Amino acid sequence: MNRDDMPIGDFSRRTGCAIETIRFYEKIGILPKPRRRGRYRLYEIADIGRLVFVRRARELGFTLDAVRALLRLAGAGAEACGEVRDLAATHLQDVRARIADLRAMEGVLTEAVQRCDAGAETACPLIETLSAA
Amino acid sequence: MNRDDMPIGDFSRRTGCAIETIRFYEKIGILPKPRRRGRYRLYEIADIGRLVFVRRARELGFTLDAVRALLRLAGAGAEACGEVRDLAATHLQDVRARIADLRAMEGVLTEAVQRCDAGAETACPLIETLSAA
DNA sequence: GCTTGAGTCTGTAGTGACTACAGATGTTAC
DNA sequence: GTAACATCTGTAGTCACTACAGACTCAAGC
Repeated sequence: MNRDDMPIGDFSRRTGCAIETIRFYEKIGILPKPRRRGRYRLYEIADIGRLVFVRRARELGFTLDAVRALLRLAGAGAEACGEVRDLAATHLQDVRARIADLRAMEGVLTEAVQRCDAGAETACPLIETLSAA
Repeated sequence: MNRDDMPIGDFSRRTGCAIETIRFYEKIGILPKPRRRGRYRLYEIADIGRLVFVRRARELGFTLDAVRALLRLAGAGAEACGEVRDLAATHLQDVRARIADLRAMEGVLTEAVQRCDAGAETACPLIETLSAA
């Protein structure tokens, strides 16, 4: 065991990624199969970068399929930048669409709660909103 | 068969809810089991309201568990309004939190795409963002 | 040597809200 | 009669994990 080898628990703590998730990523090929000492996985310092990359991409809302593509492109060098840009731009559209949906929800909910707090109505404003023809 | 009885296909068209989803709602108790003619489900005009209520609540982002609660409260009359308000307010917080998350993603993605379009960099901006220590 | 506790292993099942079949059965139009 | 369509049940798939169950390994303390 090299000096910078670590078991999965340390790898988990260092990357902020749950142990189960690490094993899950390995199973679906997002992370390569690590070396082993007996039955135990052994990770190196150098492995941290890839997992952190994956977690950051996930935090930006990329799907695991997109993450797979990003990992491939990250290895391909600067000429892959156009493809990365397109992935990001497409995903950005998606994110904006979801924001728009949520803002619409927010508007309706805010209004219903406010009308309820004003308390000037016989029927429940939200129930009315949901029931109205 | 009464004049306003309809098979599931018509019910689906009238409510804009997919047939599979209607059966799914029935299975999990969101919709009551309808009468049957032989093996076929029969819905009435009066059933439309409940399903539309469910779909609207879903469009506002309520979970099916919350929808179940809302349906119960809708039947309970005006004195349930406080409980409805609390459900809505809690959900509203949730929606706002999700908007905040998405806006953070949007910001990072927008910046990366813009930097990419500006084209003044050697390395790919998004890949850099994901890789940076 | 023996126990205790922590860490790790594999494999499976559950989450939410549908969606997509397969394969059978029923009804309607011509 | 037959072709086309509608409906039926039941199961499995989606996504990205998360939560076990039950087995095993290892180091430290007695």
